[in-house]
Amino acid sequence: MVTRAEVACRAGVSVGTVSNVINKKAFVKPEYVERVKRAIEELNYVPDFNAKSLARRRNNHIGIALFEMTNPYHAEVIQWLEKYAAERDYMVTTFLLDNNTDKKYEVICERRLDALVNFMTNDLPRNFIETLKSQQTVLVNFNPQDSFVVVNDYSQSMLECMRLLRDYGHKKVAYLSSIDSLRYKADKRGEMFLLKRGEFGFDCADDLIFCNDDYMLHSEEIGYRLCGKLLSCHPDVTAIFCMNDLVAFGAMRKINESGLSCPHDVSVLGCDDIALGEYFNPPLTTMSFDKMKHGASIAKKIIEKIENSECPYETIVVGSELKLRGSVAKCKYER
Amino acid sequence: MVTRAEVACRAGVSVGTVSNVINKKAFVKPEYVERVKRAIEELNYVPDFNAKSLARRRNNHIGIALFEMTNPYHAEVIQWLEKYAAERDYMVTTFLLDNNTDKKYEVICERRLDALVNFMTNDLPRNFIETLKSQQTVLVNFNPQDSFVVVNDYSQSMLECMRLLRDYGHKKVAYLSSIDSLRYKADKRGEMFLLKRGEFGFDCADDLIFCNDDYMLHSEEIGYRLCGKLLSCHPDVTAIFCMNDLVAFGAMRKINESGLSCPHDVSVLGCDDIALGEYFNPPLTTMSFDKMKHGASIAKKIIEKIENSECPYETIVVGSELKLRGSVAKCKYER
DNA sequence: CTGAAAGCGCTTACAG
DNA sequence: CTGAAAGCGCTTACAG
Repeated sequence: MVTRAEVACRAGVSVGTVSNVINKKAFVKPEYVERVKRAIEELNYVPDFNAKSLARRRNNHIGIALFEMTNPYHAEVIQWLEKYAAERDYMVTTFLLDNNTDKKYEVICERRLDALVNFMTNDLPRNFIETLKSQQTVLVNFNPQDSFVVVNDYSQSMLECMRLLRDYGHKKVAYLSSIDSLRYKADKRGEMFLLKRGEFGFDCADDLIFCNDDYMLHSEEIGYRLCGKLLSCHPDVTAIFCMNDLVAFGAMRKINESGLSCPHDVSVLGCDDIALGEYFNPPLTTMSFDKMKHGASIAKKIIEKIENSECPYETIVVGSELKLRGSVAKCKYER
Repeated sequence: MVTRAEVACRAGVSVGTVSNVINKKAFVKPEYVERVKRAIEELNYVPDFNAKSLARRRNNHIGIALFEMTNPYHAEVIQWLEKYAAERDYMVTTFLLDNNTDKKYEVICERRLDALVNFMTNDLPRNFIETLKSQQTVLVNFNPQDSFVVVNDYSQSMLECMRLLRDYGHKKVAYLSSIDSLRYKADKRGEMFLLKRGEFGFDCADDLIFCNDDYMLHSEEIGYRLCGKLLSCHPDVTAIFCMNDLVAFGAMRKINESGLSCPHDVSVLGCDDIALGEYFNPPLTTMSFDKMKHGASIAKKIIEKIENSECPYETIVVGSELKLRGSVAKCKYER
C-alpha cells in the first residue's frame, strides 16, 4: 500500500503539499502540482479515506435505517439519494434493522455516521437517538425539533381517490394498513379516510378498517392476510385502499384466490407507485410523489447541514399524485 | 465526544488496558475490568470504529457492486449476506454502478473495503480490479483464479422445465435474455436451452431467442420490449422462458396488452423466485435456489478469507429448484 | 498483568 | 507558498 509520504518523497515535496494538491485547498506552485500528479500516477497512489476521516472528524457517510429491504419503494428513493450523495463524495449504507437490532444500534454509533435517515415504521430507542445527537449526526425523519422531516402529503390524492370511488358508485370501501392501529391515524392517508368516508357516502363500519400488529411480516403478506379477514366478514366489499403497493399486491392475490376478480368485483388502490405496479394484471392504481426529487432533496438537506451545522432543521412537504390504472373500475352494482 | 483516554483516566488505568477489556484480547485483573466497565457506562463511551480501522488496517467493511437496486432478487440475497456479516461486526454497503461509474470506482478504492462482491452483469475495468487486488481486497464473482465464484447451476431445473413444456405439448418456445448475445450463451440457462431445444422437439428458429443490448434498461422493460418483438414475428408462440422474474413480468404485461392471456395462450417461466412472483396473476412459475444459503455462504467465505488470507479462493456451486405455479399450462393446441 | 510509546495515514494551524 | 509537527482515536509489540 503506497502512502502519501511515499508520494511526497518521490515528488520531492512535503506530505502537506501533497495534501494540498489532492484537496485543492491551497494554491501550490504549478511545477509542484505537476510533480505530485506524476508521482501519484507513477505510484498508483490511492488516498485512504479512512485516515482522512479520522483527521477531519468527518466520514462523508450517510446511513439509512430500514426495516424491509425488499420494498422497491425504498430502493427507488435510496437510489436517487445515493446518486446525489455519491456525486458529492458521500457514501451511503443501508442498515437493516429487522433483527439483532441492539447490536446494530451499537455498530451504527461506532461508525460515526455523519447522518442517519430513518425509514423505519416503528420507533427507535431513546438512548440510541441521544447518542447520535451527541455525535452531531444529522438526523432525518426523527422528531421534528431535532431532525429534518420529509412528509408525503397524500391528502389531495387521497381525496381525489375517494371522489373517484364515490363517482364510480362504491359504498363498501375498506382500508388495509400495514402499520398498527395507533399509528394508522397519524398517517395522512388513514386520517383522511377516517375523517371523510362518511361525507363521501361510504359505509362507516369499524371493521372495514384493518391494521397490522405483527411487525415481523412483510407487506405483501400483511395485505394477503388482512384481505382474507376482510373478505370473510365483508364478502360484499367493492373497493379497497391499501397502505402501500405491496399490501395491494397481497390483497389482489387473495381476491383472485377467493374466486373474485379485480377490478370486476373489487377495485384495489395502492400507494407508492413502485415500478412493478404497472406490470401487474390488472395494472395497479396508486398514488405517489416524485421519488427522484424526494431522494435528492433529502441528500441535499443532509449535506448542507453536515457542511454547515448552522442550517436549521426543517420539515419538507412533498405533494402527491394519483396514477389511475386498471385495478379500479365502476362498482359492479352500478353497471 | 468522549475518547478512550478519558475512560482510562476515569477508571485509573491506561488506554491500552481499556482496549484490552473492550476487545477481550488479553486477561485483565477483574477489578480493573469492573472499573473500566463502570467508566464506560458513566461516560456513555462509544468506541470509534474508524480509528480502530486505521490502526488495525482492517475496516470490517464489505462492498457490493450492483447495477439495479430495484431487483428484489439481489435485495434478498444481500439481506442474508448482511445478516450473517452484521452478526460478526461487518458492515455491508451497496454501490450502485449505473452512472458516474469512474468516480465510484475511485470511492470504492479509497474506502479500503475488505471485500467486494460483484453482482454486475457487465465487466468492471481492469485497473479497478488491479487496484483492489493490490489492496488485498477479497473478491467475489470476478475471475475464478483470484476471487470466489458463486455459480447457480440451473441446468437441472432448466431440463426439468423443458421436459415439462414438452409434456404439455409446447413446440414454439422462446427465450428472452436480459443480457447480450455474447454473454447469453455463457449462462447455464441459455446454454442449456440452446443445446437441448431440438432434442425436446421445440422449434429451433434463431429468432425465437432474443437478447438485450441496451445496458440502461431495467429488466421489466427489457422483458416488455423483447416480448413485443417476439409476438410480432411469432404471434403463435406458446411458451416463453425469461432470464429473470422481472423480465417475465414485463413479458406478461405485453401478453396481456396484446389481448392474449397467460397461461391460456402463452405460458411464461421466470427465474430467481422473487417474493412477488407468487402474488402475480397468474402466479409466476420460476426456478431458484436457497437465497439465504447463498447470501450467508458468500459472507462466510469472505470473512474466513479476510481473517485468514491463506484460505484459498474457490468456486461454490449452488443447485436450483423449480417452483411450478399458475403461469404455465398445457399448450392450447393440445387441449 | 499493565503502562508508555510508537504507529496507522491523513489534515491543518503555524512558522518561516 | 511550503515544510515540520502536532493531532485525530485507536492497536499492539515491548519492557517492566
